[in-house]
Amino acid sequence: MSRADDIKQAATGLAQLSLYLRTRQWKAGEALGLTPTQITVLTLLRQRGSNRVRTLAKLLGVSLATASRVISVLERKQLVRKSIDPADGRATLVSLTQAGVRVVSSRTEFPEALLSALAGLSPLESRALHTALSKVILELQESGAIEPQRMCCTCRFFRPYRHSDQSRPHHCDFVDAPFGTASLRLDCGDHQPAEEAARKERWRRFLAATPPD
Amino acid sequence: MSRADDIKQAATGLAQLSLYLRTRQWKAGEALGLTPTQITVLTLLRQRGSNRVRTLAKLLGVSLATASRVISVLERKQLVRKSIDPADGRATLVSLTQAGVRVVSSRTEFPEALLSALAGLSPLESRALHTALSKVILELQESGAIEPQRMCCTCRFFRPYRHSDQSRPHHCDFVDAPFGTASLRLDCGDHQPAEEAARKERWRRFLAATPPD
DNA sequence: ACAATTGATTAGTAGTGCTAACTATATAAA
DNA sequence: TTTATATAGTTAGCACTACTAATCAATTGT
Repeated sequence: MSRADDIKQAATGLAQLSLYLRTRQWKAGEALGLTPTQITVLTLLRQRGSNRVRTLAKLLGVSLATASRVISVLERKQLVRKSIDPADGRATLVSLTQAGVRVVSSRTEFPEALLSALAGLSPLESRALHTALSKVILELQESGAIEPQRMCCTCRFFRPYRHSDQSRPHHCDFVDAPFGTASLRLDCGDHQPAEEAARKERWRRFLAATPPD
Repeated sequence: MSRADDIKQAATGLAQLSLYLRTRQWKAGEALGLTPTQITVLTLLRQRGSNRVRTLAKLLGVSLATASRVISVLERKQLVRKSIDPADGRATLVSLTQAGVRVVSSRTEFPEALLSALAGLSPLESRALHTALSKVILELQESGAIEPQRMCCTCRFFRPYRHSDQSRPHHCDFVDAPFGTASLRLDCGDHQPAEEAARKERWRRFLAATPPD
């Protein structure tokens, strides 16, 4: 009925899924003797390579002290390795060991049940979900609520609505190819942040446009 | 591009939001001296009234032992009260105290940043998000991945696509009124589970139909 | 009536959050 | 160039959350 009510329903849904994903991570980690936080660190390292403790703390959304401890535990388990950052003697670079790579590769990133539930959506619906989530995450990022993610919308290679082809309106300068709204990545390995002004501009344009479907 | 890729993007988005919601709950609880799990228990009790320890454990997605401990902590903080279930002498009913009601009422259920990000979506988009989340949650429920939620789709009062009015095709026998897909609740206080067969039937019909917009 | 089941609690262990106190660079200012 | 200040990370102490296993009490089935 009311708009506010509709928004609250969506938030409720997100909260329910959030709870599910968290408990799922516990079950998944059980066999490996890993907690959700540990799994998240390993996953981040696989996706992003070596990182400073501070960076990981921000991505995890925890204090530096907590991240430091989690990493110590992982180091004890021989899943990560620490080294001094050559660029700054104070900083520590964390990276996966062979065993760490093996562990993180052995598990599927998302629970099977979630993937098959998502697969149950029509292509139109999953695209709509994807778009809506992208916009929400983008807003949260711009308002400073979450750390900048490596999504297309904030990437310097991203050129939104560059082509007239309705099915593939965007362009990625990195792979130099047009692509559709459905293929917008939320976490791209080739991401390079665009500068403030350009990002704002693209963000505005992206948010304003309703994706053609 | 590929369908599987599209699904993975959506899952990535959900995971990012899940992390955000979790860390948000930590910050929110800090002022009150409450952890995310404690907050969740209090919220569940407000939404659903007295509940057994076991029920809360299932809704939280943790073991009975963990739930028992969390409730003990809340009892020590005088936010909940325990009593013996008259229907079964072994069972414990947990309910909010006055102080508990006060605490849970004092905080907004969802972070402001999330609500305003959701408000940034167009009505069409937020409806699409809501629908997609409903379907995903419904699938997860039916596959046994999550505890049954109190959503319209599984309620005995729910009559999907009963009316020809495109904007309000469904009917709720409880309030005896037609309503639209945008108003489908994911957690309704008046929910009463429908019996197996009827639920399956409605579920099938709901999943098959693409919402009119 | 006795065994099996079920609801809940407790104890033990590992790990996660936090803040505060600390060490060790690195950068800026006097 | 010597302080001063900021930044990166660690450690310790506290409360709490996960888990399993062991226990107790009430209930149900045969």
